[in-house]
Amino acid sequence: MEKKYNILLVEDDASLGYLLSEYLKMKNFDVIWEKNPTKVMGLIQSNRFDLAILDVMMVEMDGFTLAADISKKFSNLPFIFLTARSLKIDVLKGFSLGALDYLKKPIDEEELVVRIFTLLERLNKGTSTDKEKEMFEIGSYRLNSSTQELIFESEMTHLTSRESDLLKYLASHPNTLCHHKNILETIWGNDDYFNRKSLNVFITHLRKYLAKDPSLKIENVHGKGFILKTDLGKNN
Amino acid sequence: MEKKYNILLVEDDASLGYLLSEYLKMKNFDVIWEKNPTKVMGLIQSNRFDLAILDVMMVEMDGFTLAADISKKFSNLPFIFLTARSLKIDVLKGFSLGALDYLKKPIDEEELVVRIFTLLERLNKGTSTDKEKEMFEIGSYRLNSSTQELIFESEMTHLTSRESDLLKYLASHPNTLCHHKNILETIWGNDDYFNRKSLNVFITHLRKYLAKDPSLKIENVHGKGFILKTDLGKNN
DNA sequence: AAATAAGATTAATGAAAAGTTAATAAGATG
DNA sequence: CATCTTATTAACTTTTCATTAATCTTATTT
Repeated sequence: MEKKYNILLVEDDASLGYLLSEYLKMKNFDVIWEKNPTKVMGLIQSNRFDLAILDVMMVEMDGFTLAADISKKFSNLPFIFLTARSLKIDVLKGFSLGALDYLKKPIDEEELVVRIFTLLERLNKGTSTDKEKEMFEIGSYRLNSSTQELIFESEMTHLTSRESDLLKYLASHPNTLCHHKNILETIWGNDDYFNRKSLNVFITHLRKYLAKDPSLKIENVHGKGFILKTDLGKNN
Repeated sequence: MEKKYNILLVEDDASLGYLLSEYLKMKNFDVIWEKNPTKVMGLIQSNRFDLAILDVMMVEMDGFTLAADISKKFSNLPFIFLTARSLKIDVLKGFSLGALDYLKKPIDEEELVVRIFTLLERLNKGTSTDKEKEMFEIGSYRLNSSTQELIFESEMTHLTSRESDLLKYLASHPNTLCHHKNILETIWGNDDYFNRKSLNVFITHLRKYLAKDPSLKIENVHGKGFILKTDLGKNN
């Protein structure tokens, strides 16, 4: 159940507009295709969009002026340009207006979708609850955090929930200091004296599990937290 | 005073590499151009970059595998691809690896600069205000104030919290007199006789750590405080 | 130059933090 | 109910690190 993004496509060319909007719908976007650029502001007023795709060359209205209007009134609506003109000056103008991308025709629909999708995912990273990764590569180990299995070569070890959660936490921030405060608050729910003791016990567990790969190390930063180091010995 | 971005350009083609790196430098980016992709991981380890630009087709190593390595070990380093191949499958692969953009040759340098710049500005929008700087360049040393590591030519030393805090303080005011009053109040919390003694001890520690770079010196101004001099020989 | 204060350096101390192993308690499973 | 699993707590050792002390060196003042 992935999130459905709402896209506003402003394109006065009938065939390209049809092609793109159908393709985007096929790819699970909610698309509103508007042929008339003068009606766009009203549309934005009454709908919620995640992204606007604007053609630069339209008969009724210039895509650039439309973009300027949009960013003036709805500054939080991201937009990208689509254009047949690949004049350099236009590209620069497009970006200076605040466009997140500037695509030249002929458009490859598949590429368009990928660009749009990664763009939106990136924009939403902070806000939405980012979907949880479940497989982690940790040196020569692999952790499946949903089955709580830690795999090394052909050996498989079953981790307890705490072990798995902790390793997952560390593995999603490799080579970065993880403050015990944060670890405890996310995994244990709160940070007190006893949970810290508990954390230490599990760090010991994990160190034992990870001992087979000498390039891995869980380091402690006194009074701060722990770091899962994954690249020891390669460059020092 | 605008922020200067550090860019890593990985390009094994001599003429294109030269052209791009010079152009980017002209546009006020700090550029390190690396011809050999196998050396890139080491470079990243010992330098701080805001963005990596990777050529896809290189003789020694595929840009895609390089990107995979980078995002595995340095997941917070954003990267974009540069390529002569405009195969659709490559574009998709590029984005699926986490690239922020995918540019096809022939590259228009001006467009490249605009894309890079808007990208970096967007990335830094969230972080710049509230997040503290954590990497510091101190002569030929680099301090990671978060992991409390001091790096000198692939040698790594662990600093204690006080050492790291103090060095960070001095490094954020290089070649400037830091009054002990201010140092003590920010790091120790208050300025008394004993904390001053303590400060002296830590200054000694730092001097020992920094001894390997003769261009660095922590000088004392009698009765006032300390100065971290980073450009000895320039004025004396 | 003598006296005094400030700084530098090295070492000693002690408290807090981390590491480890084992015991206990609480839940689940059969 | 007996057993197994798992997280927590306990008991204990080791390590880490800021502080303090002790001693020596360098400035500043008179």
